[in-house]
Amino acid sequence: MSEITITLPDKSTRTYQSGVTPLEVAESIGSKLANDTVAASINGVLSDATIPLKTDSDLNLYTGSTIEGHEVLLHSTAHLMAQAVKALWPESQITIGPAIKNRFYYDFDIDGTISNEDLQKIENKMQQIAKEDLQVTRKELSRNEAIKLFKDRGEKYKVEIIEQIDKTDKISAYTQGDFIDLCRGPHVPSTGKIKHFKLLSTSGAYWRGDENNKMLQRVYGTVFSTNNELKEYLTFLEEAKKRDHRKLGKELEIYTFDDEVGPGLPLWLPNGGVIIDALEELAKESETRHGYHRVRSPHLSKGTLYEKSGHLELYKESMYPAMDVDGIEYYVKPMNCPHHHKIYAASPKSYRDLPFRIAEYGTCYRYEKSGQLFGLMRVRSMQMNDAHIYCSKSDFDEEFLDVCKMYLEYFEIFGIDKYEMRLSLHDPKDLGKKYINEPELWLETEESVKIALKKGGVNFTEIPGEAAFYGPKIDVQVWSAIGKEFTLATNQVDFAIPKRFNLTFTDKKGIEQTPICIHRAPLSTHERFIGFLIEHYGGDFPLWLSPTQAIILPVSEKTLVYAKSLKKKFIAAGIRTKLDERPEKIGAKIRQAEINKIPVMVIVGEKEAAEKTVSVRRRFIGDQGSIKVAQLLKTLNNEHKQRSQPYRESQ
RNA sequence: GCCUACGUAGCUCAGUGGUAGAGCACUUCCUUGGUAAGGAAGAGGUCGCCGGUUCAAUCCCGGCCGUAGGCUCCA
Repeated sequence: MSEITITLPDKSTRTYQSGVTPLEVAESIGSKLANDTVAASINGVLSDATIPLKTDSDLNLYTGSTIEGHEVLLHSTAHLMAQAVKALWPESQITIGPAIKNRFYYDFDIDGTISNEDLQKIENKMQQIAKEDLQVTRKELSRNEAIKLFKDRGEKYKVEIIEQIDKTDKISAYTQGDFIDLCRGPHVPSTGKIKHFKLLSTSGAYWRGDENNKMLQRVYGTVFSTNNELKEYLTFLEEAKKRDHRKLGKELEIYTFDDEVGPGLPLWLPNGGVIIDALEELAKESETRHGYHRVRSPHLSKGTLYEKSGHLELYKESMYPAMDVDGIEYYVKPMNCPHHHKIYAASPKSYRDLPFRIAEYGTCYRYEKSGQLFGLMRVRSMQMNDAHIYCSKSDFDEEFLDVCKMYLEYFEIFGIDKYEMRLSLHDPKDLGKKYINEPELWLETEESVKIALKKGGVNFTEIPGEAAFYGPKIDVQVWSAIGKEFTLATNQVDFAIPKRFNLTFTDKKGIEQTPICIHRAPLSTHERFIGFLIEHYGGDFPLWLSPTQAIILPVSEKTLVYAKSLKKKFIAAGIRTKLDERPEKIGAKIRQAEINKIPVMVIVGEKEAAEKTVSVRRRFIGDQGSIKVAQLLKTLNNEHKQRSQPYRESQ
């Protein structure tokens, strides 16, 4: 047998007999490595660790702790779970079971449902199969062999998948014990590699994600290469729940829902009202600086307005049904643009009036499907930080970039750094269906958006097929504490609707032109943005957003008079201040203030009352000692005005 | 909208086929305490709503409403 040279990632080389497997290479390096190896890459191609190496190769061994190895581990655990489910429910059908971020799932077509108690049963079965340490072997099949194999096994979903696989693609199956699954791989060498896993939840999921198809049973689970990593992940999930805006929003009395009002219709409590005011103040300041006019429009409109805009045709089922007023159909507005177009149209425009920028915290109503509702993040009534910019083509780049700049200004103020900017483009296949049928305008607009973004140095990823029906859009994606993805801010280019509304301006040469419209909502809606902020700050708002900025805590009732005079003084100075008058010990008052996440505690005992000072305790910082009242007020006023970031536990 | 689970005091949650309990919060009283819980008493619930089974339902069954985890959708 010939010898081959294996080059490892550190560029060191080793010589082996031809036919050696990556797993054997790992073994020759160390038994610990061999034990932890779940997959390999051979000349850059991710492969099973059991594939024999025939020629000189670059080899990278992946343990379950690497990104690639973890994904393989997740995927193999999905197979293990499917094997367990087949063992427990022989009549069930397997469908698909991929790895997703830190988790895997598998969808089953099964009589009845899988309950939470069943999860334990499945998990036990999985432990048993893992202990058997079954070899996992790959086999490549022809199309016909594959179809026959899965037909014989009665797996009709698998047959359906194979029939749709590209004819030129290789088909492979993985076997472990009596379980065979159609799979591209790679997989762990044997089931014994899978040790530290947990099944997390069950749910329904449509076959192929199509709501017209059968509802399958989905089981989610996770796996890690060490028990510690698994525990860390489970702890992380627990911690995330503590930051959930639904939990914090209730505890901090920011908003509530009431059955009699209706689902998805949030009621803002006084604390939420304070946050809304602060955000609107910020928006007003910044929009004024960027040359916006503020407008107001009603919550209702005749249906003909939405016929003209095209919304009624495309979104009727997610609008509240029409109400009959004097025999005419009216709708509550699902968005502000048509009203704003009418504001533009209220007077003739010349190029001198452009760019015409109008902004409104407009209240919109959308009949979101009941299963969609999610705390404040997905609601049926919302106040959007909306604005529409009408400009000429030649102004477009500058205007578009100015909007992007505004996003970034805001993100800096809020310390938002974990987000993804997505440029959503149209799919030419859907022209005339999902999208307005203007192929050339689409290409032209998308190109100018890309150029503007590149010019402005804005990083983005392109997503085909996700555009708005009237033009491309930039979305800012963020994630909730429990990992749900949301579009926080959006910025859309509209080259079509102004035409439908006959919006025009007279250019320098006296010719009538149609303006381009930019829709933008950098602060999203109050609902979604505040939901996001609650989680982003973990309930610890910066001073300028904090519903209660300072609380006066008298050490005993002996200093209550001084405390009351301070409260008046603080409020007069514009600080949102409360006073804890309960006949409690100072420790208890401090504890309550900490639980309420109040950033500034002003502690006054007899010493402070005599010296006309205050003792300051700041959240996450602690006791700051006594200072003059005027000095504290000055500090707080500055901090408020500058919209400083909050102190964090890490600081 | 679909699948599954859940719904008991303001909050977090026990509990039972014979009309309900804890802790925290709240009110009052005692305590006047110096940087994360002082003590006592009191008040507070048509057990989500409607119907059925039963001598009797908060508990069992059905429907509805709401919430949660997903799926699908998101101008």
